[in-house]
Amino acid sequence: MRPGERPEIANLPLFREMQDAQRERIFTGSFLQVFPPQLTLFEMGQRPDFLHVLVDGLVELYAHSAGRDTTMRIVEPVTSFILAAVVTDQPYLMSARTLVASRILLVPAALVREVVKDDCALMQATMRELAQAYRGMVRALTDMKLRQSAERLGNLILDQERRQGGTGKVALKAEKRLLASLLGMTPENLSRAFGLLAAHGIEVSGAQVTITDRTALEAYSRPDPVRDDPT
Amino acid sequence: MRPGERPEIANLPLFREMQDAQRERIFTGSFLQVFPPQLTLFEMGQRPDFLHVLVDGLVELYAHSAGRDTTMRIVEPVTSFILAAVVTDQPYLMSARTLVASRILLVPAALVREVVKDDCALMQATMRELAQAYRGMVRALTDMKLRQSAERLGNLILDQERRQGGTGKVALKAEKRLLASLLGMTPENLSRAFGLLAAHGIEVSGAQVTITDRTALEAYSRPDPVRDDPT
DNA sequence: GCAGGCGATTGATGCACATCAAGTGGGCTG
DNA sequence: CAGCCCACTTGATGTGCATCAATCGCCTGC
Repeated sequence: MRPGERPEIANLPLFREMQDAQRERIFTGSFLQVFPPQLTLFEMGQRPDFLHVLVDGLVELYAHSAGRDTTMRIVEPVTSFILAAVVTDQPYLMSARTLVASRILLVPAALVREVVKDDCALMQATMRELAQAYRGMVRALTDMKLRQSAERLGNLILDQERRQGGTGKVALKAEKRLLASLLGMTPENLSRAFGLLAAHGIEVSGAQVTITDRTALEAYSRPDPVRDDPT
Repeated sequence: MRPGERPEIANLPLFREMQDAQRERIFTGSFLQVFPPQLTLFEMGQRPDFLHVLVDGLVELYAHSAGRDTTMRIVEPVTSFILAAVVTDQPYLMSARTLVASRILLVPAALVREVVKDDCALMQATMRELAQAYRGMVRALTDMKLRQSAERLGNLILDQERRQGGTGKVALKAEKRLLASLLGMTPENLSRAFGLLAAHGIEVSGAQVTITDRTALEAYSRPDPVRDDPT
């Protein structure tokens, strides 16, 4: 682990509050590994062997069925993923692959389950994280069921802009084809959706999106005060 | 509370393992209430005041945005719901209404959060329940993104049949219009989807569905061995 | 028993989005 | 610098599903 990274991981909501001794147990039992781009980390159906913490790089979680496949989430550092499969010890529902070269902390699943039992603070953090993840999925599902594609894109842009500091500029972190899959549409239609939003307050240049008229964009995208709240 | 109900609630995965004294705390602080059909229990956006446990009846969780609305889940007894909002103390992302006259145990949200902190077994059960709920949402979202409407219906029938004992018969528990909303389609198209599936091994008569040819139904619906597993 | 109402069905049409098929442009390689 | 590759774009067409509009069937209440 590089200097500075360990405190960063220790400061994750998931590990922040736990006893130092127990955290030590987690860290000594884990190892950091470097993966090349486009490498499959695990496939859906497998029993979870490790809790993953993305330290650096970019990871895609995706699902596939009957020939089709779809991106479920793009994981940015520093974040843990597939916590739910680990605590329930049930098969992954998603597959994962690196998008770029990535450094990932691998915490053996059995160790996680063990330490969670012994450390109430970690258990509480796990509970909170799962609750947040659940709410994230509720948002994603309602988004999918209630909005059409260009609206979804508009809201994603508004959301990203907030997360990236509210400067009116958004940097798309992944290829557009991937973004399309995340939004549940084809790359062709994503392109058209960008074109459509150009008439509603945005400007696109490569992976750089600029919000030129937030009012217009919001009027079109209709963000939900509850569901699309900054929280 | 009627005789027999209290042990049933105490036996829920959520409350089963906790200390008796703490469970007592939960029960004495809660109250059972009867609601008429079609009554709104709470609306999205509100701060969670109670953890709800449906003891008897039927409840719909739904979301709405920009005029449209959609059913997120149909809750059957005996089950708790909106646990995630309660533990995070964040606004409901869904609204709830009774479909029929229902009896619901209301556990003050603050009490839940307090007892969860004091009782590690309850916390663990909460964690597990949230993990399961998260996985359920992952399944729902992939279902929505990867399958078309008649396939979704086919898989729902296969799933329900398993839950209802594998007798080859499925009783639809709610109106078809509601089922349509749950599956993310219109009542008209649900009707057509049933018609389509009639050529693939099912027979429908009112709210009674019979699987006449499971092989054909599975060939059409393509259930996923991972995602649509009995677990 | 009949009238009214509502959910479910069935058909006709329209829209959102996917698919198929060429282009276009930027960046890397030789 | 030329050439190629690949992501992206743009246009033409097809499909799944929604919408609109009757009609049917069932249950309820008078």
